[in-house]
Amino acid sequence: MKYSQATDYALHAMLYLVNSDPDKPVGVQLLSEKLTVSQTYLSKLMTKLVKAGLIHSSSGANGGYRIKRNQQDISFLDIIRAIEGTASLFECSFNHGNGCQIQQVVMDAEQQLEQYLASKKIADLVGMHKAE
Amino acid sequence: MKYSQATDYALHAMLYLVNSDPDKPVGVQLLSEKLTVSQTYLSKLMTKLVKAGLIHSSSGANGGYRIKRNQQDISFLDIIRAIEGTASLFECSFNHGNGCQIQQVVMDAEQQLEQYLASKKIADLVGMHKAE
DNA sequence: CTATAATAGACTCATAAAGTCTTTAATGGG
DNA sequence: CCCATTAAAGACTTTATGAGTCTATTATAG
Repeated sequence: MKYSQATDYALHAMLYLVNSDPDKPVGVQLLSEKLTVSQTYLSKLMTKLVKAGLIHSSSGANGGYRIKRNQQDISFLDIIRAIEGTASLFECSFNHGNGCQIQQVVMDAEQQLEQYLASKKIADLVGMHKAE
Repeated sequence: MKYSQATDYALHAMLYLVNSDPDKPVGVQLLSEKLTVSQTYLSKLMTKLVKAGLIHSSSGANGGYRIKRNQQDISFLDIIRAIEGTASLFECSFNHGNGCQIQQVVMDAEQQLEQYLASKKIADLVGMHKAE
């Protein structure tokens, strides 16, 4: 059970954007160099972040990605969900619809996990991937 | 990000064993009927639980699986780890060895999750999969 | 001995993640 | 208005892993 590689890229990309000048959009070309990943692949991940409403994109010359204004509201959970989706950690194959106690326990655990990840904001991390 | 189907089977199998007469081993044949899964597949999962030290197995006639004596010590985490392994939830592709703050956050979250799952004992669930 | 039951290993199949290639759409600057 | 730049979209390939089967081997109670 593991978060995908894509989530790793997305978290680092977001951190880079947070530490960048909010008025200068960062293109996928620069980002892909920083993260050592191909442009085409990374751009697909960035599009997911845009659709999740975490960042803003602009096409054309001098275009790129900018973080949304409410930086302090962007949590780890937001980013992880944007990439991983919202499927739950555990689905009991039996007791369909009925309350499976096993499922209940694991879902409670998941809720704790998500609560923690929601409390951690990407903007709280400093000094990493600082844009020069 | 999801726990495997195998973990689902294993949790239910363990619950069944907990609710069974500790002196009567339960064979994989009966278990596979209860869980509607093939014998050969389930037996591989059971072997993992044996190797993890959670249950005891005996071959031959009247053989099968029995829960270990320390029922109250068997947690959800024990079972999940026996099947899923102990690989961590997140591995930063960058900052190898050094302290990646992103990884730190996610690993802290994981530790919370595991602490919760370790506090939940399979023997605390009653009434499900009760052996008749 | 023999029927029963767990263990082991090689194998297949399906699905999802990871990544590439190409085309299309949007947009700022000259 | 044109063009260089940049994001978005979609089809495609590759690879890894989960899920599951089949067959053979080992252990053991009666």
